[in-house]
Amino acid sequence: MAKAPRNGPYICGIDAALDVVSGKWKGLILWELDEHGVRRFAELRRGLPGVSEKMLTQHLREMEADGLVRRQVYAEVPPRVEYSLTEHGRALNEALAPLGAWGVERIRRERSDLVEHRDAAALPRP
Amino acid sequence: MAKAPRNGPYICGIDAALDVVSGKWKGLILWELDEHGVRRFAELRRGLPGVSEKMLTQHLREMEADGLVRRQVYAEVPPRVEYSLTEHGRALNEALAPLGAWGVERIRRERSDLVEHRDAAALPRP
DNA sequence: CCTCCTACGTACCAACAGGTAAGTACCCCA
DNA sequence: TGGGGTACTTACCTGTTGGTACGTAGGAGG
Repeated sequence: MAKAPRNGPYICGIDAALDVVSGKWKGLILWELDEHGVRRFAELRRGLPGVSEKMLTQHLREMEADGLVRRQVYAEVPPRVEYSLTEHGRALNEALAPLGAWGVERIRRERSDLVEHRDAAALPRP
Repeated sequence: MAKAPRNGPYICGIDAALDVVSGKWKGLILWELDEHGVRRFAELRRGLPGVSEKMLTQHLREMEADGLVRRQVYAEVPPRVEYSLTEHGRALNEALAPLGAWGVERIRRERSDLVEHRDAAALPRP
């Protein structure tokens, strides 16, 4: 068997959810798939600048095992595989939305701190 | 210098938020501090069964650097340090709430899957 | 004929996260 | 005099994560 319940018994729901999205690219994969609905392997790879093919497959397989991603294989001559979110994957994405909003706020804070410290009154950002 | 903007420039808000909560105990620390308001080091350690002192200090320092946790040191004879959440830490916790709910759902699903697989033909499907 | 495209699988390796154990300096209690 | 409690720090070791590079099979295009 692979590994049915991923890690040890979870202490709380945050644990269980973070376990599923921890991984360098999982958040981005979720976002890509939610944005575009259906994506092929190479499309995802181009959408995540810097990802290695190995990690992309690995993460996609884990997310499939976790029931977040649906994998549709077409037995065609240039191989074609389409990935999309399952119902649970979409629910997870919705649950991640407020976290994303918090993150955007954090980025904004961080950047204004940088601006304050580096070149105080120099450049206006669009 | 330590490391001002933790990792590379974030691609989206999810990235920035996950960066801040990734770490084996950060979610639990957030939860503990939110539950109790103010906690001392040893109280936190007792509240997170299995955490090592090293990781607890390390995580607390990182969360302090990230502006999530306030660290109040009292110059007393048995040293006393009190930790609490900042405004941003509390906001993060609120943003984590739906994720926690999703996680609880996932745990529930996983457990009922286990039951289904273990004693398969026992219970009728609704 | 040679190369690139598809979507991977595999082997090897470096970096890092996290655990263990010990030390620190001071005080209280028995 | 010894043990325990406070809040750490430091050194060392291991397991996991992720990156690099290469192999695969068939077809299309130059």
